[in-house]
Amino acid sequence: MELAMAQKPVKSGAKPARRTKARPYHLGDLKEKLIAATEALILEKGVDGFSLREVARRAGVSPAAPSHHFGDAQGLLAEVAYLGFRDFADALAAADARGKNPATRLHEQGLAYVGFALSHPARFTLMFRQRAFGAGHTGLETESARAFSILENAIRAATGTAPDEHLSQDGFGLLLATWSIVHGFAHLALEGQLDHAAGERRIGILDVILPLTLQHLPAARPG
Amino acid sequence: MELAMAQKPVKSGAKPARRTKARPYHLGDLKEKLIAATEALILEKGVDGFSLREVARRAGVSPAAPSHHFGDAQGLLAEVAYLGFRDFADALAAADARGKNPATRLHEQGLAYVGFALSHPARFTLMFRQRAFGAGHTGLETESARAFSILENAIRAATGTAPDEHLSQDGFGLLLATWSIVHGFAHLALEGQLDHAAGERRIGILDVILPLTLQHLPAARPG
DNA sequence: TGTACATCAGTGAACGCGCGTTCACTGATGTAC
DNA sequence: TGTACATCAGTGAACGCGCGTTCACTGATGTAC
Repeated sequence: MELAMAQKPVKSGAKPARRTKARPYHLGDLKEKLIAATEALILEKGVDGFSLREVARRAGVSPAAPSHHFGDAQGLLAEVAYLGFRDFADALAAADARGKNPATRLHEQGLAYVGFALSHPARFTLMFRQRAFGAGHTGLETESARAFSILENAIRAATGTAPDEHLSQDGFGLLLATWSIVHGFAHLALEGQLDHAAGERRIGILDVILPLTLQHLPAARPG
Repeated sequence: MELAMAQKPVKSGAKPARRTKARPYHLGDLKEKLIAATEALILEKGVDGFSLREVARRAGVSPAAPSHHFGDAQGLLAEVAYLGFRDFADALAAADARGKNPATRLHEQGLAYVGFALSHPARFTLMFRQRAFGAGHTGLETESARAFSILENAIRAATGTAPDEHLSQDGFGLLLATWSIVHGFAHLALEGQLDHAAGERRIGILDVILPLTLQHLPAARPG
């Protein structure tokens, strides 16, 4: 019964190319490659321009391959957002450590916040979109909460509020004002609203605007 | 030659429904309906959830109908963004007029800025996305420039800068700080980051945070 | 006031496209004995 | 050290879907005379 055998798809005329070392069957680092491809794609085309197939294509892999690492497309996006928040929180923590008193801690954090957004626009945009979307990725929630707590702690130090105390209305206002101003500046810059001011000047202007909010800090107390 | 006649698609068995007054062939207000459907759809599904076919479906019209009014899908989005900026600029102008001196003018504008964003989240998000995208809609550019100039004029009044003068570094900083803080607050609120604070309190907090920036205004001069 | 005709504003079928995901499969790797 | 076998990480074809746009068409409206 030749027919039965013919059901198996027949390779086209040419010999199948032999696998070379350069392109083994198991890649080992596919997970990292997919993450990198995702960031690159979002950088080029925006978050809406993302597609799982295009990412697979860029990683040189079949469209079904990513599912083994991330489940579905949403899983990949959540993972990228998680990694973003992890690095973001690290950057804020490092900046905070550079500050010598509450005012400079907040100033450094603000510079780091905007610096991160401008250096990693794809990540930054995706991070907040995923968080808003409520992706059920526990790491994402943990790391974004950590980022927020770094800001909150500096505000607590600035206002002399103990960890078990509620922030005063003014403290809460200060926290929100600081967050808003850096978040807004980052968005305006990423949206291209600030393009008339060149790169250097754009980030330099932060040294002017951050103090407008931060000069309202109560006298620094040992944090 | 019956065959030739049969090429014309044959209506299915039932009589074609007679057009009623309630559903005339020419709608007259289809343009407005499409715009309203677009805003409703974006409100529900986000800007990415928009599709021309779904909008047509909601307006009760065939997928080809919108092309007669807006050209293509992008044309419809640009138009909605344009209308958004027009209303936005109007709201800022009205707020500005309510202010009695530069400080209160800016305060009122800030409240109006965030108020608009929270009352029309779909429009607000789309507006800035379209502007960033650089949609070639002249009305959009005109109206967004008008909105910006309302803010700029109040800053000029606050800093005593004549229309033909360049803003000082401090004036530019003040402008950017004000814009950033309201833009950032609006984004945080729309992204759901402020959900722990209820609606009333959310907008009330603006009365706390705006002064953090605005108290730095030089003494008000007759504007 | 009527009529011919151009233009406007719809229809609905069809197009080709890229998408996410599923499926049966197989090569590569790791592990137990 | 070898070998059997389970599991891991890929392939590539196929699925059904919704999309934006095009097309030939036609009913409704407006205008010139």
